[in-house]
Amino acid sequence: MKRARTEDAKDERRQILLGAALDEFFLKGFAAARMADIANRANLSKGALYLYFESKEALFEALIQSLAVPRLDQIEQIASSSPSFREAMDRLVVFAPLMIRQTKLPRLMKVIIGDSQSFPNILRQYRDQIVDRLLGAIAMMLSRARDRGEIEIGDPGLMARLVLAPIVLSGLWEAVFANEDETPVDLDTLFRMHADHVIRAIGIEEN
Amino acid sequence: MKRARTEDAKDERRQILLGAALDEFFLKGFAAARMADIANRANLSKGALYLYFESKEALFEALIQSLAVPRLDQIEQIASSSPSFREAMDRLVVFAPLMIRQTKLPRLMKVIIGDSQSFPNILRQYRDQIVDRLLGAIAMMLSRARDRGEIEIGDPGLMARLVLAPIVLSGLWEAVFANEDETPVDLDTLFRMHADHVIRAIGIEEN
Amino acid sequence: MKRARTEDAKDERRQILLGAALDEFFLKGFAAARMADIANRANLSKGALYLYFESKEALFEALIQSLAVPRLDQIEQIASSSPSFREAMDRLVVFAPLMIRQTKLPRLMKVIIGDSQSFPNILRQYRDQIVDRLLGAIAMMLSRARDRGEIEIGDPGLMARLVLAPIVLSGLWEAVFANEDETPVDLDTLFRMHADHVIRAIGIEEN
Amino acid sequence: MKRARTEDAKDERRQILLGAALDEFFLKGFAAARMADIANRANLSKGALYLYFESKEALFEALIQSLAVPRLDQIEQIASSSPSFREAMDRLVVFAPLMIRQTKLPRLMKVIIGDSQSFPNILRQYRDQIVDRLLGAIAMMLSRARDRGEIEIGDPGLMARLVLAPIVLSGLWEAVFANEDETPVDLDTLFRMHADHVIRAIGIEEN
DNA sequence: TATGAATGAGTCTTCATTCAT
DNA sequence: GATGAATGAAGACTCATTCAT
Repeated sequence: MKRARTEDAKDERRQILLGAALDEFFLKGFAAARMADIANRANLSKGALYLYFESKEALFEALIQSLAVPRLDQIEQIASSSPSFREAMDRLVVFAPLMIRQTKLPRLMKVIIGDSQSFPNILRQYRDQIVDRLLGAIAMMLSRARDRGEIEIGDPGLMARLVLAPIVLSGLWEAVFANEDETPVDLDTLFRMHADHVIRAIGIEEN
Repeated sequence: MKRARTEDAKDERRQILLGAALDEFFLKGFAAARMADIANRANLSKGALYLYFESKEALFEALIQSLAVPRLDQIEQIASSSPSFREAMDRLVVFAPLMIRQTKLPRLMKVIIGDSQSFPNILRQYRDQIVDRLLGAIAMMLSRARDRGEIEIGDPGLMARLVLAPIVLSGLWEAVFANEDETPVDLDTLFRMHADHVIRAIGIEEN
Repeated sequence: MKRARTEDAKDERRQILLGAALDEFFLKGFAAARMADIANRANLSKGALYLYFESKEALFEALIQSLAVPRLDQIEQIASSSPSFREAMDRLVVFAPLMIRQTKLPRLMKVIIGDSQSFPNILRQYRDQIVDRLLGAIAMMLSRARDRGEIEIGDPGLMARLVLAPIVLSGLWEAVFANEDETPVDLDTLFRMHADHVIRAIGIEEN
Repeated sequence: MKRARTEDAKDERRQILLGAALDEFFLKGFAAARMADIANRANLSKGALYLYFESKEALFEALIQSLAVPRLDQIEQIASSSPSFREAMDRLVVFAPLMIRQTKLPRLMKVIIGDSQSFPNILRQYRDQIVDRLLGAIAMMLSRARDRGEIEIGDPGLMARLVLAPIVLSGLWEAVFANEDETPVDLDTLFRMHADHVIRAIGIEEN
């Protein structure tokens, strides 16, 4: 492999390594994934991998950081900037399939569920920085809609879970069962149905 | 350890080992779990464990078989025997918290998500015997309710996913985040809300 | 298994166990042979085996003692009692195929060659009690034939090796290659040739 | 240990490992030999051994290949290129002691006899590539000598066995009893006697 | 920086031996 | 005496990590 001399070249190599790491962790799980395979997948040697990450665990932590955070912004954006509840739900269910099918988030989710029990600090941090933030954004969106008289709900925190559940679970489904060779779930229709139901269930009819 | 001479005593020991195995697989994941720890947890020696299961993988497979199947009957029971859709939903959301809090299903789910990628045959079998059966039971219940004019829905297969999503995801949540020391999610209220929403969203008003 | 109460019954069981042991040691070698398999082959339990032999090594030692010694008498008999060299050779080459094909000596020989390196005391004892005695008997026979003017030879000890070599090696061949599925070596013809050659080579023509 | 970077250095290390393996297999037998001891004997770590041979069995197979084949050429050379039967025998019995005392063939022979029962494929291959080839070379030599009218024999295949028996058995003797501290067998004299006897037994007197 | 050979701790699995029944 | 469940020491093999080149 050519040498990465500039900072940029090194950052790029880090990204490639993180991608390779996700692939292997997703495929085999943290414990069963081999550093050599990760390096290979990134066209690097084992030794070089250690120039970029000082241990397997450090690589795992960096992976979670790097992939989870970016996408969250877009969701918070949707939740906070939409003019109406209906609009927010519409945008959410349009955005969700992209997130599931085009990003690595589902794979990351699978990895975290499978392996984080062994890394309490990673788990807590993921919980704080990703999960709670996500639930919080949706809950906030729901609160504001309620305040605007658009919907009628109980605890917004619980409601947020009901709103997100089909989306999150579909992502996981995708990650776990995707390679099984059958007709994939029609996420667009599924989430469209979900949005409609939510709106019908908690939306207040305007005459 | 006292010796298990009768077939019954051996079956009991097998059950204890399966429990210990679930605990360790849940805590560490398949690859990182140690056979010695599983044996210890069951107050047995490493060697004795191999009298009951011929390999780590065989133990894993036996675990999934033994724990997943039984509970399913109760859900199929609820889905098929309830006189009305409303009744079925009510029973489902009352039963769900018990299943999540009192059984090992959530832990098993976490283990399967985390480790089955490495065992395609186990994954397929779990998919066929558990997941599809569960989705099928709910879809069937929905179909019949639609035929009875109680609800108005699109594809029952997709609707089944929407019905189950909060329950399944809550189970997973419990498994992944449970030991975090904070106020637990109020599953009874959450599922009650969910059932109400579903009924309001797809139920047909009778005058 | 029924209990062996009398001394005779116990001796018989010991013999059965020794036979089973030879089979397993021959098939797998000392280290790879399993006590459980030996016991099974004798229709006994592992535990019972230890009632008769206190360890694997003790079983091995007993095996060598029990099987090697008896047959030797017959050869010494032939060597010492034959009226003439020619007669002795004739008897030897008639007896040898039986010994190879009908006794367990070849198997024992294979076991000793393969495993005795680890048991110096067994090796030495086998060397002293069996090998040297056998070579000595033949050498003595040769010496006497020389003294009687029947043959003309150099060192009888070396000559004894030349006389025995084809027989011993054929035994080993049988043990090592016997299960290979092809036309077996015609031992009778082979040894007949051997005897003729020896007689022609060292016998003194009587006019 | 210094690192073997070049292909040559690696080949050399492989040779060293094969030597170490033969020593240990010879001493303890295949099953009882420890990979760690083999590695140690070669001044390498356990792990490094597996860089060169992927398993104990692979090491065993490589060992047999590497040591048995080369020496055979010389014997075939002797058998095929000698101008007369007498000359061939002379060369054979001069060469044989060297092969026994200076090469590792006797040790290899002992290992194969002791352990090949467990490796049928190795046994067959050894049989085909070494044993049969060797017997065939001698038989061919005998056939040609007979055709030239130098000797009078029955089946050359059987005669080949008689010719080789003392040599092979002496090799084995060396391997099995060599470390016993006594006057070694005088192989030169023994084989000289053997050659003389054979020539006298089957050679045709020319007037 | 990059490589991959070397290390050795760690884990699954086997099996001689013991001992409760 | 007989059984076979239980034990735990031992050994093959793996792989994260180091480091000479």
